[in-house]
Amino acid sequence: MVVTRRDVARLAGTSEAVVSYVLNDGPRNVAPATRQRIVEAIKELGYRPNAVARSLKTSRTMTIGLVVPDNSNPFFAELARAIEDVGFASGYTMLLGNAMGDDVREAKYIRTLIDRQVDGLIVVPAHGPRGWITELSDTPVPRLVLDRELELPGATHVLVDNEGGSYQATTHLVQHGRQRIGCLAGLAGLHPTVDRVAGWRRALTQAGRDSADVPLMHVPFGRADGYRAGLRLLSGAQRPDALFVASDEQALGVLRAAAELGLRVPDDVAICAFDGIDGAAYTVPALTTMRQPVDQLGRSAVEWLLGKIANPELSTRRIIHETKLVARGSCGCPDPAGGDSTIGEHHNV
Amino acid sequence: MVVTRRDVARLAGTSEAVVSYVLNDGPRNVAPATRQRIVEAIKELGYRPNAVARSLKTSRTMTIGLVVPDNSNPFFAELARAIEDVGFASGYTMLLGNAMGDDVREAKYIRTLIDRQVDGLIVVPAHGPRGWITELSDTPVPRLVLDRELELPGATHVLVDNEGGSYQATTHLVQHGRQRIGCLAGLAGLHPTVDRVAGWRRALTQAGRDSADVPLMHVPFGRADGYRAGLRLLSGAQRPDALFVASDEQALGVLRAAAELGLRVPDDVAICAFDGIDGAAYTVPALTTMRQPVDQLGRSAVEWLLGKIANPELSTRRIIHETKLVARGSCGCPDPAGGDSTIGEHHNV
DNA sequence: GTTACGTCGGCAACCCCTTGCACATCGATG
DNA sequence: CATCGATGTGCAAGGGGTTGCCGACGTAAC
Repeated sequence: MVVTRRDVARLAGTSEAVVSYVLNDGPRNVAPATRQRIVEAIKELGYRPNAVARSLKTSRTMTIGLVVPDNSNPFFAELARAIEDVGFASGYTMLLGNAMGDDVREAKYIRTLIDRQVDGLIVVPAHGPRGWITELSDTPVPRLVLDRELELPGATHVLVDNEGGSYQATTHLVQHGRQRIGCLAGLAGLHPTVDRVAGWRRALTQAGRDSADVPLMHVPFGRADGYRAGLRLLSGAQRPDALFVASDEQALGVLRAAAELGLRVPDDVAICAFDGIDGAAYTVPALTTMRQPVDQLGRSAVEWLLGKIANPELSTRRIIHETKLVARGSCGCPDPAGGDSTIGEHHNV
Repeated sequence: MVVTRRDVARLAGTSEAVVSYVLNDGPRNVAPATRQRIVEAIKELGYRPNAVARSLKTSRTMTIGLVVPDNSNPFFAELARAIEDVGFASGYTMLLGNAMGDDVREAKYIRTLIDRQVDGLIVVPAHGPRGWITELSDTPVPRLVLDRELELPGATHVLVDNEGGSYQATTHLVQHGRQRIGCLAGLAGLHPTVDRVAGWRRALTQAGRDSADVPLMHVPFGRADGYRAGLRLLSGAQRPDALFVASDEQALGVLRAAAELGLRVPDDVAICAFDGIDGAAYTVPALTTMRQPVDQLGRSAVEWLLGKIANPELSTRRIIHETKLVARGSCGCPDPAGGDSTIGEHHNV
């Protein structure tokens, strides 16, 4: 049978309340002898407090909810790990849901997580109608939108400077002397897509080019879509000599497509991507990309959330992180080799 | 303020119990008129039942816990998604923890998840001492070990046939006429490592080779380690002309290392790997690999767990899935191009 | 008119823990 | 010797639900 506090109290010959006092270390002081007896009883019985009961009483679950579009996409997987890691350090556990690009499922998850009384909620919104916004707005759960802006007034956002990063990436291609710099973007309407396209366009304009002369495609952020789009973008007559690709995942697909078309990267087509997932350092050539500070994104998100939990008066914020150009071979920079400092330490035991 | 069942009952002019009956659809029948009033009150107040309170009462949390070594490793990320997906379909939510190769952290997570009264627990054990085994054994939570065997009598395992898969992969390299087939394995002592090395060895023996003549290295399952190991394995004088690599992640690193050393794959060195992550289809050349049926692994695991939850008498099992050779360019087979059927549909919106 | 039964609603116990408050004990103080 | 704090302990009220059981009521059968 399962051991409860009552059993501990009985064995220690005390009342249940005192057991709690010992467990929670105060606010009351317990005589050393009593404490000793209780500690021993706990050990002997192997007692572990029931977190559900505790949560019901304290109205804190020590849980944060995270809803991402798809955890099998490395970018979100890395983000989820970062969040889990920061949360864990503060004693929080993470409930993870994948929206799978399905608005209904996303809404269901958000509702479920709130029903489960998560102390905080982080959402990376999927592309879609987002009917849940209103639902969310009349619940008091501390919440935060990550990676993608939402037309949700009064919501805290943690974002990166998508426009600036894309501008920088595209400008880098310009500096490599590329003439026809196309763009493979994410789904239209999605916030990062809009901003990344804007950055690309601004760079072209500033370089005196017209973005209308050059191909622009919108597909989802995954590898498979990048691959298919790559085949199309790179096989036309007016082939671009460079591409700004809106996600590393897509870029992996484009690299593959280029290879199948017999095109050399970067000679025939240079590529700059966006995200900075770990895998980008391992392609051949390695992928030049605007690195998002994934760990910092996770950290900012969790820290703001914990702050808000501790102090509900904490004001809404918009936290924007900068991205950083990681120049590697795919854009025409020297491909780093032998002890590439961008090849990090991982714990994939 | 937060709405409780009491508010609903008051507004509907009935007792709290009846609200529950309506909410849970039986076992009692409620007069249509009463039901109607309650449903309306619920809607009007926006009432949502508190899942924590319900869990306390029913002793079911509708939550399963998953502990993996590292969610930023694509294999585990895909596994986590598969598990989440199957669980979600049955109304379960997933608490996810990363052990990060740290035995203490792994134990802490397992304890925490049990304290939180998860209905079931899935563990992909990290490499390490596993002090938590004893701890786990005297708790009644349905639990299951995934992907890695544990010397835990009476534990249910969901595994793949590592030995057979590795044998098949290595034999495939033999059939390509490779003479010196080295092995890049995972950390020594880890169960899949042992079996994969055994399969590799058996294939060599059967082909009349001596595995002692050929390099064998043990490193963690990640990209970075694969990269470093690849540099070493492929730069020696007695360079192998093929490698069986124990994980796709490592193989990505090896491909990169080969490129930096100026070696062509598969001409100079052929590669067969293991896991079958999505990313393996996108390298150049694409990676030949023994695909683990990730979705089925997740499905088996969750289904057994749910079965066990429903019926605690359900007996312990050992479920072994087969791996499947996915022949692509890295071993010398034709590199699939244009509409590679192994390039799947993903939802990375 | 009485009995028997079926239907619906409400009381109250319980799930396990936290914590405000009152109480008991004891040594020290006036 | 009575009073007063300081100190340690226990009672009991919740927190928000679920569900067994009993009672009230209405209808049908005798």
